[in-house]
Amino acid sequence: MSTISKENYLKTIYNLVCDNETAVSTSQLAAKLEISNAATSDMAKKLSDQGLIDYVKYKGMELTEEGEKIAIDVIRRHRLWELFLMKVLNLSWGEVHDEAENLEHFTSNFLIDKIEKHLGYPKFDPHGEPIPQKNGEIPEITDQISLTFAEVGREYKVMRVYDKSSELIDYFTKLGLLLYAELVIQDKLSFDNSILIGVNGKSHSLSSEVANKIFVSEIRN
Amino acid sequence: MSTISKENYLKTIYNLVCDNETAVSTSQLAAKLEISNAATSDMAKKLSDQGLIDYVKYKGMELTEEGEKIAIDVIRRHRLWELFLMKVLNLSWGEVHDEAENLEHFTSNFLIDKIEKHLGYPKFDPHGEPIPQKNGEIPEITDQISLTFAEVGREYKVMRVYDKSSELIDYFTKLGLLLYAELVIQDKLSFDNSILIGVNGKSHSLSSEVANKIFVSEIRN
DNA sequence: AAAATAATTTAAGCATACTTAAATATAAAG
DNA sequence: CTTTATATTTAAGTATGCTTAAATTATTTT
Repeated sequence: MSTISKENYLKTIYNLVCDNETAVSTSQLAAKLEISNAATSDMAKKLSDQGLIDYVKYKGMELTEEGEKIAIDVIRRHRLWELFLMKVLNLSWGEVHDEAENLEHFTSNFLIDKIEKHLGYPKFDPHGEPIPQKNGEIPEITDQISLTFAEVGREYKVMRVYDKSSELIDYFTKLGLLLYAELVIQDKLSFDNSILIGVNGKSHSLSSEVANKIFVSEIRN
Repeated sequence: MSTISKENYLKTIYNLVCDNETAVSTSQLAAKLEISNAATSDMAKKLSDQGLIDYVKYKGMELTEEGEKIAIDVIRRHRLWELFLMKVLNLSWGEVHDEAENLEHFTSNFLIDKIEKHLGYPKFDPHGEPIPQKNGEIPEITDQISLTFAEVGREYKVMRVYDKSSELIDYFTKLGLLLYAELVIQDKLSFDNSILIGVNGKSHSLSSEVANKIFVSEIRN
């Protein structure tokens, strides 16, 4: 039986494994979910018993095929809702994540298919994240580099923003750094690895931490 | 703290009080919610402690002002979702109720206001039920009579269908008895109180139990 | 009005999903 | 390679919301 709580665990493990490229520790998971280590440890046993994760005590956990299927399905629902809320109900970039976080657990496959159809079977959500298809396939992300590695003088297009906190999203919105926004790299300071970019005729300085969250693809004229 | 479960209790009490026009017994509530009497009795105590219902042991319960406020808010969310799902996502009349039943508990006021705005501040849902406004006011239902009391030879318009089971709704859909559908009373059989109606050039016989679920207003030519 | 029946509540127990505190395993430091 | 520190798990306890079975209250029947 897959409850809200379990769906959130699986989704979070999925994301952490992607970041890590290795097994996830209970404490890592606990930190992300903002619950105690004990709770995570407890749940790991249950998820393992149900065959949704591979879990080795004191080592860490990874999703099984079945667990990954559920995780991807939750992510599919989340990202479709995000896009839907923005496109149809005009929610802002910063508002969609929290709403989708709730709705993702209470949307039947039937309804999510209707939403997908209404949106014209989109491949990417408002943050540039790929939307898993009904069959579990995940659209490929190609030609994207972190803004940190962009080169001075060249032009790029924002393809993905790897952060869900509405704080950062609101900041990017202010700068005009929306999805598919075009920018030029004006300068890179080796001093602190900050980057000077031009967007809509204005210049902004981004710290390397912030630049790391933005993925772009080069525009070749 | 208002959980999903409590929201459902309050909503159901609200509807039962309307039907009853008197206090609701724990067993009545248990039957509607399809849980044990014991569970209902247990919850009644908690809701009473929280000031959401007035509850007299062995007698029954009624909503307090605060409890009614929550109930009306849940109903508002439910009915707005129903209309939204039908209008925007083309779900059928029989499909919207079950989906809305889930979504009603996980929709922020912010989002529900957006939905309301998108629909143009509607007053009635797809079943003809009034949609509570943001301030708690409930649009008036005027000039409606049960189909049982309609008179032979006169024409009526369907204004409200008082049943949420998709079984009956699907049946009405087949007959063309949608919201605002026009019909004429062809005959009334005193034998079993059934009614013969004409819709879209076809005749159908409705039992009095079924006719009781349909509310109409007369069309005066 | 007393006995029988029905409705309702209380009691005990279970599953989920947390918590804090104690115990145990792993990793790091000397 | 032992000691210390850190990470992780287990144990015990809590809250919610259900269950069945027993006890209690209310309502009928006679």
